[in-house]
Amino acid sequence: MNLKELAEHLGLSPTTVSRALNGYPEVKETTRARVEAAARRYNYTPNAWAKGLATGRAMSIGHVMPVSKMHEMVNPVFGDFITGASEAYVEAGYDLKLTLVGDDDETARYRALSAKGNVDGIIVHGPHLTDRRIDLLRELGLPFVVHGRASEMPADYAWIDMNNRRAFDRATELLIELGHRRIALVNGLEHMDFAHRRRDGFLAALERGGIDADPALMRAGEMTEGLGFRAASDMLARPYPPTAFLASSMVTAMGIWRALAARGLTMGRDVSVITHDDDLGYLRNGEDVPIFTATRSSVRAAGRTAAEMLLRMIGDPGCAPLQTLMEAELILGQSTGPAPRPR
Amino acid sequence: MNLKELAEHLGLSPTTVSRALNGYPEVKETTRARVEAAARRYNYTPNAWAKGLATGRAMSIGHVMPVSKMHEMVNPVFGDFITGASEAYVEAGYDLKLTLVGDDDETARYRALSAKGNVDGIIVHGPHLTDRRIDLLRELGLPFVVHGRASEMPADYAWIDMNNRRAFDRATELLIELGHRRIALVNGLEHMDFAHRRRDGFLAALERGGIDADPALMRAGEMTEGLGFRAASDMLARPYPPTAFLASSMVTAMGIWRALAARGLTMGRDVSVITHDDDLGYLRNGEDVPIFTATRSSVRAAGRTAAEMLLRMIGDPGCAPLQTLMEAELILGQSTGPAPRPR
DNA sequence: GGAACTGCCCAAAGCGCTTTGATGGCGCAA
DNA sequence: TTGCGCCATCAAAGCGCTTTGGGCAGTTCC
Repeated sequence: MNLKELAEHLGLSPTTVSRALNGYPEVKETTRARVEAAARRYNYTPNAWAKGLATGRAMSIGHVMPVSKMHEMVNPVFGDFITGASEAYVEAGYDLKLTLVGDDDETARYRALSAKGNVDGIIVHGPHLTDRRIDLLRELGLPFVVHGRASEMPADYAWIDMNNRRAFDRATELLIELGHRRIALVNGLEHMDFAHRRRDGFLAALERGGIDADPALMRAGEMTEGLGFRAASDMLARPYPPTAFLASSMVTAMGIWRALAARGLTMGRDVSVITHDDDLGYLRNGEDVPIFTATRSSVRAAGRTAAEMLLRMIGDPGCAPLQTLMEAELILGQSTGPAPRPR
Repeated sequence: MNLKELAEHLGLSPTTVSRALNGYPEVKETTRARVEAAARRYNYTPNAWAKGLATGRAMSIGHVMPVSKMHEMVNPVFGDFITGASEAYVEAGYDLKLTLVGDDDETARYRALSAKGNVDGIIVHGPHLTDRRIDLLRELGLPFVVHGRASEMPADYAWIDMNNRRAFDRATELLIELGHRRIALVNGLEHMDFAHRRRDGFLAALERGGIDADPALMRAGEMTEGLGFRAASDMLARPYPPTAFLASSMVTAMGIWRALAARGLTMGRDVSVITHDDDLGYLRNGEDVPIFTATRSSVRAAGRTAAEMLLRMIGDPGCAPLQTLMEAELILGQSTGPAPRPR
C-alpha cells in the first residue's frame, strides 16, 4: 500500500493524505482522522527511500565503531551505549545505522557515509588523543557527537565524556589515604583519550601524595581479562610488589583478582583493587554489596544523552556544539582496605 | 555532486554514466574508464535514497535485538556477532541497520521495518522455544535468518545454531567420567531456545549416567555474573553441595568462581566448573592455557556465517532456507578435576 | 455588493537514480 | 546504392514521497 493507493481509497489527493499524516494544519480535523484511520487499517507506512529522497532527511543516525585489529574485538561497553542511544532514537523515529571499521579505511568510510546521504548525523566512538575524524566530519558538515574527547585538538566540537581524570585522581587518592604507596595502574591503550586522562589523574594524585610513579607498576593494553591477569601476575612477582591496583575496566579487574587468587592473596585484605565500572547490564558490580570499590558511570546513560544531543543539533543546525561532562561516583566495595604492614 | 552534474561535466547523458558505473556491457570501455576517473575525481557517490527508490533494493540488513526488560541489558555476545556479520556486509556493500526492541512492541516494529522497505533482510536474535516472529516474517515475505532455533516450531526457516544439546551433553558426560555425581546447572533463561537445549543435553547425560536430576541444583536466569555467584553460594550452602558446576556463559562462570573463592574452595580441585565459551574478543578464556574447561564456539564466526547465508538468500530468492549447525569443541582447562572423595 | 480573507483541497513539479525503448552512425553484404 | 545489423549513446518514464503554487467555496469587512 502506497500513498497514491491510499489516497484513491479515500477519494482524496496524495497531497492531502500526505499532509494529514504529517500533521500539517491545512487539513480539516475530521479528514485527518479519516486518513489516519485508513492508514492504520491498511497498515500503511511511508516508503523510507521515497521519503528520504523527497525530504532530504535520512531519519537515521550513523554509529561508527572502530574494531581493534589486535583482538578483533569491539569494545564491550558498546552494547550498553547503543541500548541507551536507541531509546532516544525510537522516541524520535530515527533509525540506527551501524558501521564497524578497521583502523585503516576509516576516513573513506566516513566520506562515503556522508556522500551517500543516508545518515543525518554521526556518533564517533573511541576517540584518540588527536583524531583526524573530527576534522574530517567538521569538513563534511555532518552533525556529530564524540563519545569521549580528543585532548590534543581544539575543543570546538560536540562531545560527551566522563571525567576520567577526576575519577582516577579520586580513586588513587583513596588508596593513598588507606596507606598504600605502591599502587599499580592497569590501563586501557593510552593513545585512546580516556585512558590517557585516567593516567593523568592517577599521576596527579600520586604527585600530591608525594609518591614517585614507578613505570614498572604501569601497564596499558586492550582491556581484556587476560591483560589484568598478566599485568598483576608480573607485578606481584617483582621484588616490591604493589599493594593496590587501579584497573580501567571490570573484566580487567577480574583478571587481576584471578592473579591474586592464584597467589593465594585475598582481595581487600592483602591487596586492594579499584576499578572503573561502566555499569554494564550483564556485568553488574555486585548486587546489593559492590564487589569492587569502583568509580562508576553509566555508559548506557551516556549513550542516551549522546543521542539526545545529536538529535537536538540536527533539529537546530545553528546551535553551538553541545558538550556534556559526566562525573563518576566513587563507590566503596569489598576490594579495598588499609595497606598491609610492610613485612 | 550528483549523477546529472557528473554527466554534464563529461558531456554524456546520465543514462550512460549510470551504466558505466554499474558495469553494464553497453558502454565502450574507454568511456567507462573516463567516467570512473571523473567519479573518483569529483568524489561522486550515488545518493542512497534515490538508488533505493529506483532499484527497490535497500542494500541494508536489519538486526533486531531484543533488550531484556529485566536487566535492561543486551546480550553481551551481540558485539562479537555483529563484528562477524559486518565483515560480510562490508564485502557485499551492505549496511547494517540496528533496532533494539523491548519485548512488548516487537511485532509492530517488524511490520514497520518491512513496510518502510529499508531493509532487504533481517537477522533475528534470541529466539524463544516458540517464536511468533518467525511466522510474522514468513508472512511478510522478507528474507531472514534466525540466530538460534525455535524448537517448538516447524523448522522450515533459515537458521544458524550451535549444537547446544550435544555440547552440554558432552560436558556433563565429562564431569560424570571424572566421578562427579552432584552436578549443578546454572543456565540462561529457559524460555530461550538455546538454554532449553542445553538443559536437555545436561539431563540426557545425567540419565545415561544413572544420576537423578536434582531440581535444587538447577538454576536459570539472565546470564550475569551475579546469577553465577548467587546460584553457587546458595547451592554450596546446602547439605549435599554440588562438586561440579556447568555454566552457560563465561561471566556466570566467573560468578561461580567468586562464590567458590568466598568459601575458600579451589576451582579445579575442590569443585569443578565447565562453562560455555562464546570466544568473545574481550573475554578470552585464558591466553595459552584456558582458565575454564569449556564448550567453545565462536559467536563471531556465527555472525559472519549468518550474514553470508542471508545475503545468499537475498541474491537468490528462489533458494530454500539455508540452515547451519555448528559443533562446539570441548576444551580442557584448569577448572576441572576428579571429584573429591566424599568426606 | 464587491474585495479581501480564510479554510480546505488539489495538480504538478521535483528529489536522484535506474531502466525501457528509441536513435543515429557505421561497417558490411547484396 | 540500398538494406540490415550492431554499437554506443540518449530521452524520457517512473520509483513514492513532499512541497510549491494555485483554486474554489464560504466568510468577513468596509
